[in-house]
Amino acid sequence: MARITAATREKVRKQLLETAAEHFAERGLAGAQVDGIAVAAGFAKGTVYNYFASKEALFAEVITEGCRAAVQRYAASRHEGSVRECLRALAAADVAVMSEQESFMKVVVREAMSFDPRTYPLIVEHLGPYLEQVQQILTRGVAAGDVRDDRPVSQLTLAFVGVLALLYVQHWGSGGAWPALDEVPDLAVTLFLDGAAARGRPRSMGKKTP
Amino acid sequence: MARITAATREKVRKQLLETAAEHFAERGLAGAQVDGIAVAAGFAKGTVYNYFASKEALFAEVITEGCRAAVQRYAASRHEGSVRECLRALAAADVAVMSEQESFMKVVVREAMSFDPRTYPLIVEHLGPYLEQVQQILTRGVAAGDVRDDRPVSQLTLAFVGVLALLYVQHWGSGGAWPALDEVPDLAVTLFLDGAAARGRPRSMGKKTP
Amino acid sequence: MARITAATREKVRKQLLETAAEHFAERGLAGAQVDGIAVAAGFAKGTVYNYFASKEALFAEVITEGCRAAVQRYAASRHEGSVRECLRALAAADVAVMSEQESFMKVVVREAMSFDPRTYPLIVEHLGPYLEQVQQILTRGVAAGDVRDDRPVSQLTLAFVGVLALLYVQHWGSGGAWPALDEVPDLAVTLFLDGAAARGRPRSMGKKTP
Amino acid sequence: MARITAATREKVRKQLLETAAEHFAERGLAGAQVDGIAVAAGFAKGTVYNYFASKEALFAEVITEGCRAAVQRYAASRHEGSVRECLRALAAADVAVMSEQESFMKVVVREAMSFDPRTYPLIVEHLGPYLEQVQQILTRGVAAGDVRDDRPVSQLTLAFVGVLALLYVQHWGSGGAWPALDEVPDLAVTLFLDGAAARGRPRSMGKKTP
DNA sequence: CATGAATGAGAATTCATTCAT
DNA sequence: AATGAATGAATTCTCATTCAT
Repeated sequence: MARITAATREKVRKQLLETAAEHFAERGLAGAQVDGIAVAAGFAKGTVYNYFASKEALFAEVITEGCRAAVQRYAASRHEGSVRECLRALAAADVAVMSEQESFMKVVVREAMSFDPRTYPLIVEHLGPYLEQVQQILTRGVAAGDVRDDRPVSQLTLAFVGVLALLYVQHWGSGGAWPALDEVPDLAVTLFLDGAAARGRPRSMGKKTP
Repeated sequence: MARITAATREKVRKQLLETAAEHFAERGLAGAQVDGIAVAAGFAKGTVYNYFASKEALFAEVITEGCRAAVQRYAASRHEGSVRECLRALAAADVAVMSEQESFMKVVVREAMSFDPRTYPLIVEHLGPYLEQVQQILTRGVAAGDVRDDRPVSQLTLAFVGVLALLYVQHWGSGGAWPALDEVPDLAVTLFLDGAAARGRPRSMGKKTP
Repeated sequence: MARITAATREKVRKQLLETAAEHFAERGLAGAQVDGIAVAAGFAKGTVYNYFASKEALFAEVITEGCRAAVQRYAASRHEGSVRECLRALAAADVAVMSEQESFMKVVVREAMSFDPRTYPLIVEHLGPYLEQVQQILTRGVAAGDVRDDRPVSQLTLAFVGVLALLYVQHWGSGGAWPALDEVPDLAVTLFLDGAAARGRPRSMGKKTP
Repeated sequence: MARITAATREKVRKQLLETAAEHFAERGLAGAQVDGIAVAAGFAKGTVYNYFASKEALFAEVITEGCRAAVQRYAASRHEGSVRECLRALAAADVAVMSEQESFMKVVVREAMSFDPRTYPLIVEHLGPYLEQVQQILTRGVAAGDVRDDRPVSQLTLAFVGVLALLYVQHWGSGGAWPALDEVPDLAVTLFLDGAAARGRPRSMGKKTP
């Protein structure tokens, strides 16, 4: 079975990565099994090792690959309009990536919480470009007076990304019940920008006045 | 012979649980090793099995134990005053628990993201009382007109808990740089209730008007 | 099965080493199997790893252990009398070691011919003390006029050790037929000192004269 | 299609054998890898199987091939003159073979020490003609009174061949330092015929008498 | 013929669990 | 109760061999 085209080889690689992502998302690095991934992908164990040096190398490539597509999407999302519009567009791009590569995102989100020194740097590295875009948007928002200026933009950036991740987690945790993926962009923006306090009221620190 | 007192037994048990929490927090259920936990706790492998039926049972007890203290704290936090005050008090109680049992919380947060059918139910079960308290506070807030009523309270509840977890994750991920633990209660409440939009302005959907 | 005495532990270790030596002697490092060694020694696979870090570590210890006993024997052999007597005594000591730990010696001899950079240095290191003794004897022999002085002593040393190894190899290769182990000391000394030329005759380069 | 000439086929075959010899010499049968051999020879793994039925068959052919050239050389070496001259000529022929096919010889010598029932017979078979020639020479020597007659000729034969092998091993083991290949024929003959005792002296068993 | 992807039997190694001491 | 040696099922990884291209 030699002499396959580069395209075929790439297809097998994708297939393995895809399946690996599902397994890592479900069970983590330590919990997933190479054999299980291989069989689920329709190959024999050995084939995995023809494409990836080790289980850990495969894991690293899942992270890398999962981030690559995401970053591309983000770069393509529109940068114009109000802060609200821009954030919504970015969130929408993010959700679009999610729909296509849910497993990859799950792995990323899951590992982002493990702080494992072997995987955390990978994630930070690949998340960088995304964070930068958010930060640019928010910086413009502060300048325009649309975003509160009593917090460093870097912190607001982390908050927005975090809110997004949070909604995904709740989506997964509820078995998709709430929030649905298409609600996520609006929810993220509202939650982030407006908060939960009642609209049109002063955000009072104390009792309601009569 | 060699009958140890109940107090001694309890001390050993605590020690094992504490160490186990650290290891599970660091590496997850599958990644942690019984031997590693035992040795780090200052005992031999076999001793773990004198106190816990299996690695998974130990894990379950870590979760249970980690939640028990938390729930007690929550119950003790004050229920009076404005929504803002109540949420802040609850968050403060939560942070106090965190300071005392960081590892247990890490395990809970980490596993909450894994949705493993063996551990997820445990977490949901133990988180229940906490969620209920948040929900009561928010329900009162809606009634009082302090909390927006265009979203189900259950969703807002999840959002608040999520924001709190989010801040912890960022605390851990930044190596404690930001946010510091004592900032967390205020941050959580502000982020949740007020959002990031500039204060005193209409939360307009469109362009700024001249 | 804990709390065994140090003596028991040492006994198990010896048993494993002994069996490992047999397997390595028979099949080499690459050809031997940990499982085979363990079972032949009467233990389960895992037990080997309780005593040795890896197959290669086990191999290295076989070499080390095999040389240790040999060196002790050599040190105890007598140093007095003629060169011939001394060499014979040393060879006899060597043969005695052989009888007791044939497998260890086989491994050493076998690996000495493989020049593997991972094992060769081990052998050279452990053979060192032996070579030194031979060299001392031969140096005295040269001084006494009993050993030819037209060759560096270091070369003669290697030659003697080599002749001994050679006889072992032929012993093994012939299935013990020739030479028998108890012939080896005399054979080695005669072959080394006297050579195969007829005694009492000139070592003529040409035809016999009438 | 793609029918290659017999000459090309033979060239590829030689190339594979040569490379295989190097690998087997370095790592033994079990330690060498088909893929490593193929790639080192400039071919793909599969090609090896177009020329040899299996790794073991390849090994057998290396032995066979290594011996074939040697035997041819021996047959061509001169049979006349004194025992000393004849042995020297034979040793010189052997060294000539060594220079040309060092790896093949290494494999033969290395495997000769392993007594593996799968390879040992091969070696004995191919060494046979060589041993026979040595034996003829020594038999003539005994008859002529040049070789000691107190040992069976068969044993002396093994001793001579062994001494030669021994010198090779020391040549390889010293990284070529000593002995150099061109010293080997003389060394082998001297060591074998004359031994290490001082010349012109009685090979006394005891102390020198005044 | 040459290739090298796919295969899967097999070997090394890990580790949760048991249990004699 | 504490221990840690023994165990062997489970897992990772290797590599000889096959065979479609």
